[in-house]
Amino acid sequence: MRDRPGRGHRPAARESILDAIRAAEQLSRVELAAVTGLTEAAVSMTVRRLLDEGLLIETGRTPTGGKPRTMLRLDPAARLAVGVHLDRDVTTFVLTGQTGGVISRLARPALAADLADGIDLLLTASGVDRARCLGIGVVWPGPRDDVPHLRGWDPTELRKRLAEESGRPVLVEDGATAAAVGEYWVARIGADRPFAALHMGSSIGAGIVVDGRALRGSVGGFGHVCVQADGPECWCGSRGCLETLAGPEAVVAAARADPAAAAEAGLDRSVSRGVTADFAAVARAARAHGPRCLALLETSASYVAAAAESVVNLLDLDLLVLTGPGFAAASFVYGPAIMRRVQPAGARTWNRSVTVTVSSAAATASATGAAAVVLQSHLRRQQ
Amino acid sequence: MRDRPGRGHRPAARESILDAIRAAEQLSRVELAAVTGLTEAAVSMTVRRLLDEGLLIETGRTPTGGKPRTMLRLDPAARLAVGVHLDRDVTTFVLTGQTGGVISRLARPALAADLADGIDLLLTASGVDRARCLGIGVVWPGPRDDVPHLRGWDPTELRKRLAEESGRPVLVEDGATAAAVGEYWVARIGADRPFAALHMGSSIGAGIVVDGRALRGSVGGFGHVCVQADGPECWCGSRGCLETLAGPEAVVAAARADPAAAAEAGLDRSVSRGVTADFAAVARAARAHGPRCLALLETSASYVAAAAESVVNLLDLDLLVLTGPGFAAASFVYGPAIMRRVQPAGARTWNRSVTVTVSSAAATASATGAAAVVLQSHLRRQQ
DNA sequence: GGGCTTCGTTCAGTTGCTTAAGAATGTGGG
DNA sequence: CCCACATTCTTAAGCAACTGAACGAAGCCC
Repeated sequence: MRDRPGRGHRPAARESILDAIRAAEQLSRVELAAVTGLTEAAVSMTVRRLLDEGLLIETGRTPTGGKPRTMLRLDPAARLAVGVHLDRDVTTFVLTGQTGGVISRLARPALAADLADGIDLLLTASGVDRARCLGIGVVWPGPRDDVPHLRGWDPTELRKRLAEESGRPVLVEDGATAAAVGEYWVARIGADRPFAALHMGSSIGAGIVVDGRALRGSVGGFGHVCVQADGPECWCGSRGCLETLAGPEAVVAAARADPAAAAEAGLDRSVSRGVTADFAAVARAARAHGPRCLALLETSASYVAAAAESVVNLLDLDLLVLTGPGFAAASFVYGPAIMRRVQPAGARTWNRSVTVTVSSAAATASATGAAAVVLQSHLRRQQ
Repeated sequence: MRDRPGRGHRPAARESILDAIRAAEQLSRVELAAVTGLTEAAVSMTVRRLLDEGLLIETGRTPTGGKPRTMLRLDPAARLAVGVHLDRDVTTFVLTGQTGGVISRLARPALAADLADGIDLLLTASGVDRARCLGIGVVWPGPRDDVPHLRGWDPTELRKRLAEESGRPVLVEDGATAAAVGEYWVARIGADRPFAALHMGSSIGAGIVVDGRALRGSVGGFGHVCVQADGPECWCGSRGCLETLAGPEAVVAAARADPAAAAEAGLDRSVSRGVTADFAAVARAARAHGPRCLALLETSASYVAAAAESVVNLLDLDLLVLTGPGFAAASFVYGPAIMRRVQPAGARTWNRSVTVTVSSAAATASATGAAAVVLQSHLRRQQ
């Protein structure tokens, strides 16, 4: 009953074609037929409709033995999506085209008026056709993240309210899942195999994409993978959670508690600029050969690596993407640590070669990812 | 490109209807229309065809205000599947109908001739129409399980060879995944929500079903979830794996090493009857108030609970099913331990109420599950 | 220019479903 | 008993998506 055949006849060709072009960047009609399994006739018909609607554009021809292929691409400006990321001090808005590329960006103080207001400003400033905006993706901060004007709200409430205020569909997603969808959508990763995106912002999480669909994990689920069965108690009520032992908050707290590390990172004893910024300071210090900060990160990384290995083993993944500002700042520690732990066992025992990469736009992944979630939802009607 | 629209027009109605009836046991045509979202006309047409093919049977009528409904069920004998489970000393064959119910069972010494031979015997002895047998599901034992006549084979090889010998399609699945699919298919669990089936046979594993589809985990992935980041080295090359710390083999080894526990369980110092049997002996001893054996199980259970919590958190599950001979024998320890760990945090922090149940046919779950995998594959053509 | 190759389109036909109307099969009321 | 009435199921006509196969289009090579 999950995949009900829908009221009208759902034209699978449209979605197949759009998705295939998204994944390949550009394709000709015959290539589309080969890739999607449709006949050339069906592709021809559907493509014409998509061209008429302005979703696709013809772009050059590539020579062959006979008639050259006319290549097709998504028209980036045909459909737009907005992504919103709420941090403690600042709210970031991004406007992306249907290929996921960023068209414009806007940052405002966290408490500045309403979200709907910011979105309106972004759209106006960008001078785009507002009717083309498919919807708004919002990155839901973790339950512990300190976003004062959101405290006490739940995702459903935010979604309903923002949808009402902005008059557009709103999707709310956690940062890690959004980032994972972003990787799939924009960086064209994971079309052929499942993967996980590990995300470190003000907390740590993972988004898992299987067959191009995100598994709906709980907010911050990866942060509460157990890496120490009898470890210290976590705020969630359990013991030995990754977040407690190795999350950015834990790293920053440890750095503050250690005068030498705090000095290396230039952390003020009392004033915090937020977890994300403080963690970045620790990472910078480590990179500049601050031994205490480096040691703290190494410890954290060893736990993250253990949790990553759990996920890789559990779901038989062979691809991990590190993303989010935390990994953007400290991937030089976390990347190798994860690889060291994940690769040998994978190769030797499971005959699996695990790749660990860092996202190309790690620092802003979750906001652009939130926009990608909106784009994704318009392609895959089935849920 | 994953869900290509197929060569002909793929009739989604057939699959929706069969799956809806499977899940609900029996339904009338109007109910089917409501549940599947199809129109009554479409249901009528499709149902007639399914009746003609003998897949469905009409079974009684339930009164209403007007014309009574004629209820439809799957004809259990219309399609059959064989499940095969290879253990160290014995190979079990089960023949099930398309509802997953066991029609007949056969156990042979592990080394008795060929698998194809056993399947042939099973079908002959059952006196069923062999043409109705959709295929054979084989439970692939873990890489460490001691099945002598399979040593050095890989799943692909087994599949190809058995398909050739038996002349039927063969699907190979690991025990935990098979058991999970079996729960979904036979016990009608998880139609509305994702769940995990934890399986303990001669090793420990988990099958995860989301939207009625099994996530393809590696063989024994759950056994190599890390519950102790700096724990003892595992044969897989990693550290602190669940299986090393708490798997049945570890429990049995610990019982053997402890004279008091070995005495309680009646374990011979030198001769082993196989991990599964030895573990069952330990569980029996614990149930009969053998304190040392109980302590060993409690320790194991605390690790399993930690790993279970990781999975529950990671994938936001609210249902765990314990299955396999190991849990069948020792669920009185593992069930409460897992509940103690998983429920409080889930309820308090994630606003999620996690249910932990024991499978109704835990001891033989993987063999019947393997048959269910075959049935499942015939319903969901999409991979 | 005439093959040759490859790309894309057109057109008739099939199929799975829809909508709309009607047949079947029960209940309860005169 | 016969007739509304309710509800279930079937039949008939139509639409839209896709298939198959033949055909037009656009380049290269001789």
